[in-house]
Amino acid sequence: MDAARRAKLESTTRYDPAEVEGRVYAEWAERGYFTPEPEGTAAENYSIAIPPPNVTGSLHMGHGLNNTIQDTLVRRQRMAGRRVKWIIGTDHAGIATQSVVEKELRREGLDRHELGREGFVERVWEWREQYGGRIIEQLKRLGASGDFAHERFTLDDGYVAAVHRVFVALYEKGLIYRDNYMVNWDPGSHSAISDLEVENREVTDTLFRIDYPIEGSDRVLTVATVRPETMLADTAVAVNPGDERYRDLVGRHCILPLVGRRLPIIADEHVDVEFGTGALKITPGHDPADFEIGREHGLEEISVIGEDGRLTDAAGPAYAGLSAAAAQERVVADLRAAGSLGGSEPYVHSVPFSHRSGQRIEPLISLQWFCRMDELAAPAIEVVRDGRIRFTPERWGRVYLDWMESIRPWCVSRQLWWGHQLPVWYCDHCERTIVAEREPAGGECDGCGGVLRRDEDVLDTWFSSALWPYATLGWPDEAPELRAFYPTDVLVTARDIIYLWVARMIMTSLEFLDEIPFSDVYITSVVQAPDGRRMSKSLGTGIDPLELIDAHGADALRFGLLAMSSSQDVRFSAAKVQQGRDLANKLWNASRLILLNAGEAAPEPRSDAVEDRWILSRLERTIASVGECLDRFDFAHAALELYRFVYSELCDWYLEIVKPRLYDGPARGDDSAARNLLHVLGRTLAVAHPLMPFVSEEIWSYLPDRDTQLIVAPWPEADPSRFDVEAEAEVAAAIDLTRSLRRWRELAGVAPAAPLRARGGAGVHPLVARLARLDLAGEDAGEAVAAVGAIEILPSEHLDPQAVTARIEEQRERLRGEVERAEGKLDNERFVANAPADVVAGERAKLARYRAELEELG
RNA sequence: GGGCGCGUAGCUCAGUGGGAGAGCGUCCGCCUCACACGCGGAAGGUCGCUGGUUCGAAACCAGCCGCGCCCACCA
Repeated sequence: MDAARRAKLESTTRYDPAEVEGRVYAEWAERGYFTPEPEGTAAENYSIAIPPPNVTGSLHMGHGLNNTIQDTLVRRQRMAGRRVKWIIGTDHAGIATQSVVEKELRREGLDRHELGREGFVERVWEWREQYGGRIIEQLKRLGASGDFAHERFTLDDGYVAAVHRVFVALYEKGLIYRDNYMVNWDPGSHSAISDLEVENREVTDTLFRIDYPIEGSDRVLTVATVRPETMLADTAVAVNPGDERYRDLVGRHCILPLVGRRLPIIADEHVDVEFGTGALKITPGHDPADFEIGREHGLEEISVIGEDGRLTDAAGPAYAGLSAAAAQERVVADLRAAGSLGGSEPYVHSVPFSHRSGQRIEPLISLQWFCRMDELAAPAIEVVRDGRIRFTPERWGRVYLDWMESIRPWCVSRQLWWGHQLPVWYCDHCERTIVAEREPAGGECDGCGGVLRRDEDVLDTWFSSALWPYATLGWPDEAPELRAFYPTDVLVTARDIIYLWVARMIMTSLEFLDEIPFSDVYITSVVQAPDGRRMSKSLGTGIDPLELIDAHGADALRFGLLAMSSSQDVRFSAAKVQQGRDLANKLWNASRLILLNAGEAAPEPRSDAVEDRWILSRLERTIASVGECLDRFDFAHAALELYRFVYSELCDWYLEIVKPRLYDGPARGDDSAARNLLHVLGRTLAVAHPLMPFVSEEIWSYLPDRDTQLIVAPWPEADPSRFDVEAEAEVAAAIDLTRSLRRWRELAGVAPAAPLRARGGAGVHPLVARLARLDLAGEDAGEAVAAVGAIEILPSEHLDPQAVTARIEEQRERLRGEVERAEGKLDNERFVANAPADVVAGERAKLARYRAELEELG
């Protein structure tokens, strides 16, 4: 260590992440540690594909946790000597991005239609150039060691080719088709959306009762509905086939009020006898349930609400052009006037809303592209059932299977401009549909030579995300990256996209590469606000990870998030982040102590004293334990194990114990403590590195004898030959006794600095004598006033006699309780007969010990 | 309606069949020559409730109460 470095170490009494992080990160990146050569096989290499954040995104706490976990896994494997690729990139995020740019246009007083499709898409690309890289830069501040040199985007040229390949193949297989079908129409984004993009919310609506006169009778059939305006599109009334009240009516007709249409009265199992009057108006054009009933019975499908949310001409001149809400008012008024309104009442039920725009879904029939899923799902179910893909925590595997087993067709077309435009062309002349990876030559129909028109729609964003782990590696080309890194190892993601994304990656990978895309799926906790609400910008409950990095450093945030993580949702805890900051600082200062006193010593494990064997044993056990925790994705325990080892074992005990040896070493020509400390420090930094990369790398740079930077230094494998049961027992006993003495001293009113006169014969461990500040006296030093374990406390001016008496009585009380408890247990014949022998023996030993101690107290 | 998860110290959470734990907070004492982002010590819990299984339950089973999430076409 040169003089300048030494001076810096001496003067820096607090670890300063802001000074370290940028410098260290730049060095890692420059040296190319993040970018592996595409060599070797996927089995020997290690890879993770990042869940691509939206280009519009900025780093939130969920990203923070998720990417910290991925980086921890990746760094650990890199140190373990594997060629590691963490695939980095962003998602074009159809609706989200389109609306951001549309909002920007609106501020300029523009509309996307004024720019036209091409102009608009160009504008979005410009926006992406300018702002789209934000989240990537933020990931770097976290310390993410991903392959940023090969950043991908779901609209890259190569990626587009992959999407087209998949679309065409699925079309040719008959899985992708075009159909008029009931879809979730989102009036907000002006597009159809998939079932998974709607969320149900509780809403209070009004439930209206409407009387439908029965043809050829003076009876009426009363139906109940929350959407009276859709009655204009009714094409039947249904009752339950088992419903006695209406059995005679099935097959007859009723007359639709206001319209006068004859509606057949049909019988269908779906109708609930209990609800309302037991008669259900059927509107196949505007209700998903009615749509299915309608298709089963071959009913006419009438649409009275258009894609603009307004009533169409089919609704009749009185209503055409009205908004749905206005139409409802008008219809209700008209029904009332006609005497057909039976009544109304408030009614709470759940209603679909668009996840994206937040608007209420308008179910309507529309011509869209769909993908049939059951055939793709079958093998994807199999690989999770047979354990080839494992979910952690396990229960998410069952959630996945439940959904997959009842999977429904997926509406893949979206009426947007930003995204993968469908590779579909129509010839209006000969009415052919051409589905092809590339536009047919000259844009002409090869049948009739007519001019082709490309389908305007784009694909659901999740369609392209479904190819993420392999399209990013060059598929469908036989790219070397694909051979080296596919399949990937782990997917780290959030539970809310198990259906939207995870399931679909598994399905497409099995279909197109005949391989699982990853073998483990780790589902992260959802990080909630400290008060248990969702963290969200709009609620004002969000906490910005970058601010925490600014304040406490990336290592602190990483440690905090890992320590918080769990198999269930967690509330964000600023205290855990501080714990991480404290740990970084502790490591820094322990290292200063060691490095500034190590002289010329080189690291070497030493067993000169029992405490050396003890710390080496504890170190190796910690290494083993942290490794096992990481193997089973138990990041919280990995973090807390590290914390516990550094704080209590290394700093509180070992450093305090060896300080004299360390300080006096040079004078005595004995650098064994320094050597051992350097060894322990080196290995500690190595296990800490995947969790806290910056502080560990920075301290590492001060260590003597290192060949490489820590990021690529060997991962420490636990060495069981260092496990030392005797040393652990001996030092543990010394620690226990020291603690008892400190407690005794405190309660007996002896000042911390005052020596405690005591006697223990030959049995007093030198560690105890020093750590408990004992003033050891000989056998003839007089009558003891108390005993702590094997140590006799002797009278001295520092003792407060009253406190001593109270303390002794307290001790006696405690021992009596213990004896009583043990006796009670051992007096129970069934315990002695049934409990395992070692448990019983242990209980007997304890009883004997407590009795002896009580005896000594008198 | 179905499913999943959770209820442990003031707070946030570990613990899943043999004597209730951590961090933070609180209280007491220390600026002890690595660190006050520190050191030593202490107080604090009918482990949601009721039954059951067991020699033994915070843990396993059943029921109940409370909270959260996911799925679902009772209009």
